[in-house]
Amino acid sequence: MKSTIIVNIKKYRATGIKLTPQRLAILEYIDGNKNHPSAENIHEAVSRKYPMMSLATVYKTLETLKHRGHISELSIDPKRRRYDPDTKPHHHLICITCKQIIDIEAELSLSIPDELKEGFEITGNHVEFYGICSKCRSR
Amino acid sequence: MKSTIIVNIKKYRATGIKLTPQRLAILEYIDGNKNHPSAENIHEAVSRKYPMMSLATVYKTLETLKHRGHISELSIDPKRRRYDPDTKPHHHLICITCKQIIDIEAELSLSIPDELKEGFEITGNHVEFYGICSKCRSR
DNA sequence: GTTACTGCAAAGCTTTTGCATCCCT
DNA sequence: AGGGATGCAAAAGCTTTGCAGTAAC
Repeated sequence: MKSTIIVNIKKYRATGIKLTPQRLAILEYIDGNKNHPSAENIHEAVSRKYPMMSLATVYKTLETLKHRGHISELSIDPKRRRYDPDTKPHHHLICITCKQIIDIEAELSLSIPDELKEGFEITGNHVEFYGICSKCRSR
Repeated sequence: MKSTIIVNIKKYRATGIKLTPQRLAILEYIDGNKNHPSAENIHEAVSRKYPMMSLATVYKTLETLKHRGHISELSIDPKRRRYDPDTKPHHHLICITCKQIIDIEAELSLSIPDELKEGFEITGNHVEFYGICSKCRSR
């Protein structure tokens, strides 16, 4: 266990940001997290270990990590921003009933007909698939 | 011109909602609008003609229209909700520099490999293409 | 020793709500 | 006439900001 922590500190040091206990707790929580948590989710979870953790610090840290490209911000939820530690291009599958969001790691080669490109130089894409999960369907 | 207004009132009456001057002004403004306006945008625009228009009324009307399926809500902009009078499935092309949003009306046949579907029944999808528009590129 | 992060509180935005009044249908 | 829409103001989120104190480098 101790060695895991050491490995992680090394990894987190590689982000280049100044490491504080608060930031380590945030990095530890979001690392590999597949729940697309909001700032409030992160604050709530991390507060259990570090009760002093302030929500403002969470927001400021997320902003820093986003600018350095270590996390990405999702505009999937109209009510609040969600964050994703996976910065590789990927897509999302959303249950329209329970709102859960699942990663889709498949490569989808998408292209727009030239005549619709309006002179844009396309740099990326993101697909949201909508559907009903099996749990919601069985109700 | 007068006949156009009559035609439009007929069309708007078909929405089934109770028509008030405020609602007509909102419907007229968003009808065919390609700017994906926010509630504030709509309020600002409509206020020029109807200074009494309240922002709360705009929100309530948009909520009503959304529930009846006459407009759709976009989660593209993390700062505020935007609305789209086009409820047919379509996609969006977003300039990462100036943030303008353009409709892409093309049919894109997208599918997820079964093994990644997690038991979901897929009902729809929405693609965001990112790029740089020609105006931004020439700077 | 500097630089910059933290926590708090306040402020800023967007969106929602309660309620009395008013107006479509 | 009745039900629902309007406008106002207040409240309720979510997110940002300023600042004094403190910790990482």
